[in-house]
Amino acid sequence: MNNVVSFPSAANCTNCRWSRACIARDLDPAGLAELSRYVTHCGPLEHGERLFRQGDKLSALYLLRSGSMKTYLDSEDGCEQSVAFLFPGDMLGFDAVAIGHHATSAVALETTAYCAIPYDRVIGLAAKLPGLMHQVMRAAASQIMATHDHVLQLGQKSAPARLASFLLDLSHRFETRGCSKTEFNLSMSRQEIANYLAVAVETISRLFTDLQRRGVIVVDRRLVKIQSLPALQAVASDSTLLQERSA
Amino acid sequence: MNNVVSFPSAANCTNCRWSRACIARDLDPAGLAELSRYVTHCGPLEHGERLFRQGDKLSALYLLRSGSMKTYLDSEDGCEQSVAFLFPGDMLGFDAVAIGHHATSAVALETTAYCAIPYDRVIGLAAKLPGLMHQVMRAAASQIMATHDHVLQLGQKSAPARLASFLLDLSHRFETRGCSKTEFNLSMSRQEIANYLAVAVETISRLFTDLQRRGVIVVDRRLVKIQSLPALQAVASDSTLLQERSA
DNA sequence: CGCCCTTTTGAGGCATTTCAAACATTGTGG
DNA sequence: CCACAATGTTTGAAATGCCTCAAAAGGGCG
Repeated sequence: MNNVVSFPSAANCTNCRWSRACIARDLDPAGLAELSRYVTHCGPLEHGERLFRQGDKLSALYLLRSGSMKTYLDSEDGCEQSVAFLFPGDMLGFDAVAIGHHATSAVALETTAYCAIPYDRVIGLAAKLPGLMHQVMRAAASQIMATHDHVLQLGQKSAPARLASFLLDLSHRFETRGCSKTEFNLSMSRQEIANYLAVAVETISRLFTDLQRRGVIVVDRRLVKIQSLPALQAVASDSTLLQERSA
Repeated sequence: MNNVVSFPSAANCTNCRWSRACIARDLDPAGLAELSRYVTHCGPLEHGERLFRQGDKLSALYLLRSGSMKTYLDSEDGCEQSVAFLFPGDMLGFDAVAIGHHATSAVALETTAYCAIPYDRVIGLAAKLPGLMHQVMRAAASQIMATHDHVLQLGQKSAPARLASFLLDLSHRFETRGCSKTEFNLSMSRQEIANYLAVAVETISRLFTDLQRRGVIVVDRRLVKIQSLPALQAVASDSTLLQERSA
């Protein structure tokens, strides 16, 4: 019922209980000690505080230790599009590597702690520690996969299927982190879910009501209980709308 | 008028006229020679031939030398979603780094040549050649940015704005490659454009007609001439539909 | 020339949006 | 501790952009 994952501040990576869940996972004790010299464990960000903004110069890569964040894009014409929700263990800021400036903004959804590794150190260390380089690349590749999946949701799925997929994604990510996969708190508002899924807030609200009415989930404000994972999966893959748009 | 970019097969990277446009761009002659020992210049793929398929084991990273490809996702329920169109200089296959298997399929849109670098060699070389590592990471980060932009298109823009943005993106990419930014051939069908933009083929057809009728572009089968870049940009950023879905 | 596939055009339908308003929740200052 | 404001959520009704269905028109190719 409590999906708050905590990554308490550690004196260094060697002692961090989460060093096996982040990009340090392949490192031997020596490597961990080496990495540890450059990692800063950063104090809590409060709800609404930003870790970086679109356009900021790249200075470090970040790893969430506790809490949650979202990243979003500001388009020229002033509208926003959320591109990801991040949970403990997730890496942030990599997209800035392309041009040296952040292409997204990152904001805390709740009280959030994180680690920072100066980017030039990452580069230097990666050359010495192939395991680190590989994990950074894996994290980057995972992000590509996740964003591809987001495109698939927006491109091929109906609004109900999008919300169901979203809940299943959260479920899976909480399970991976040792939390319940059937009962968790949403750290984002309906508005934020709506934006991420590219539907109107009202639609999200109606869909939550529908899912509850159909006995698939129980929702109380931000607490979600999945009553039937298979039923939710059925909604998520409902191809009602998406017939032949294949190329 | 001719947007066919050719990257002729070179005996090695040292002689390749495109080595400054790919991930080798930072390498000195010694590094280039080193890289060259592991790069395979691969012969043409014909229209419809696949470079790799979703699920294939990761064996190499690829760089396009000529022609064009698209990558797409197959969802469980049998529908496809194109996630990218690739042109000479673009890297393919990186998403497979996450799990060791390709998460997308890549198919040639026309006769296409490419280079292959065995992935384990990339890892080994990157440790020795920081410039190479950095460029691989930059390419990965660029892919993340491009996919984020795709999400923004699908999430916030109307069908006309999506098509206009798509044409502007192509325009920009051709310009970067030394081709005309106002006149080029589409290497993909209407169906493939429709799938990428997540609209119906009929809509794409209607939109092409409309844009032509309004004097913004001239279309003849797959040949596109942009008559007014500013007008196209105006269509691309038309926020008619996308008012308040911000979070 | 005739078949096949892609593209185009038209008409009607529907999922989702937009607009409008009630309702609940959280935070704040007196 | 309670009103009040501000924000977030829910519900209803009408509007609409895009899709679906149907069919004609336009190349490409043997």
